[in-house]
Amino acid sequence: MQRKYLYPLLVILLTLGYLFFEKYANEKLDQPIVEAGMEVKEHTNDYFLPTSTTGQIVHHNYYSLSYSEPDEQAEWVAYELKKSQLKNSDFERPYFEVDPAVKTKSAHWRNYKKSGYDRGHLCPAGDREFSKQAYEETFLTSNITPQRHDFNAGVWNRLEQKVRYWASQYDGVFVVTGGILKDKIGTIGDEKVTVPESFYKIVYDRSGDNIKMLAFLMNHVESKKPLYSFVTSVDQIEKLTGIDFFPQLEDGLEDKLEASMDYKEWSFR
DNA sequence: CTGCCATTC
DNA sequence: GAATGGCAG
Repeated sequence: MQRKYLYPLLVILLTLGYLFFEKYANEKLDQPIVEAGMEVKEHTNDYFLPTSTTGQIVHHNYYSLSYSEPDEQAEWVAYELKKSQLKNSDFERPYFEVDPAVKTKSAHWRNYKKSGYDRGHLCPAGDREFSKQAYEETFLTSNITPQRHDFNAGVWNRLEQKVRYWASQYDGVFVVTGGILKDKIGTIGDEKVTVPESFYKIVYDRSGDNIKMLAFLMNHVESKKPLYSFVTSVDQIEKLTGIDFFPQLEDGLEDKLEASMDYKEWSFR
């Protein structure tokens, strides 16, 4: 071969090799060790996880939860939403599956069928569109709660979208969310899945110098009120749930952040 | 985006 | 249950 062809050929081979790696090798690396939902990670980034009042914390690949068997749902679901994870992939919605990682088995989706309530995601599917695996992992019944459709598609959806906006503005946020299980409006299905009377969501931003935290408490009713009118303190949610949020924070900082109802640092655009 | 339901196989 | 299509906020 003539020497003058060597360099272009090398470039082409390297390019093809790189493209191949991008398409196949990365996918392989990204695969779970076992099927979605099966894996319980040995450890996770637990520096932001709340305490469990039920003693059953489950770690999935892209979120963690504390399961309450009497309520047949999680008392909290916690995850980090990174700015780099914000994508729209339009994956096909799969069926909901019983979470095999929950010892007592999470509720079957049939409890929700014709109940009049939505299977409302706690970790939103829309927050996990960066990979098919991450998306499908949100369709475990340990990640859902009965929600009125107008609420889920309304004010709760608005809040979820605002969280995505904040993740884009503040280079990622940590999110903890769940229903206030002590106050139930009723139950649905044979397994008596608790229908919470209200829901909370806590957003924590430690990306910049300005560490901040914001908590929302929403009655389980659709509302057209602005999101900031649902702001409360983490302390208040701790009183209602018995959960200790962000116990890993240095006490002085934790006390300050969790007592605050100040939302002036958060953009409600 | 958040979802449910009916039809057909 | 899978696939399709319609509907609603």
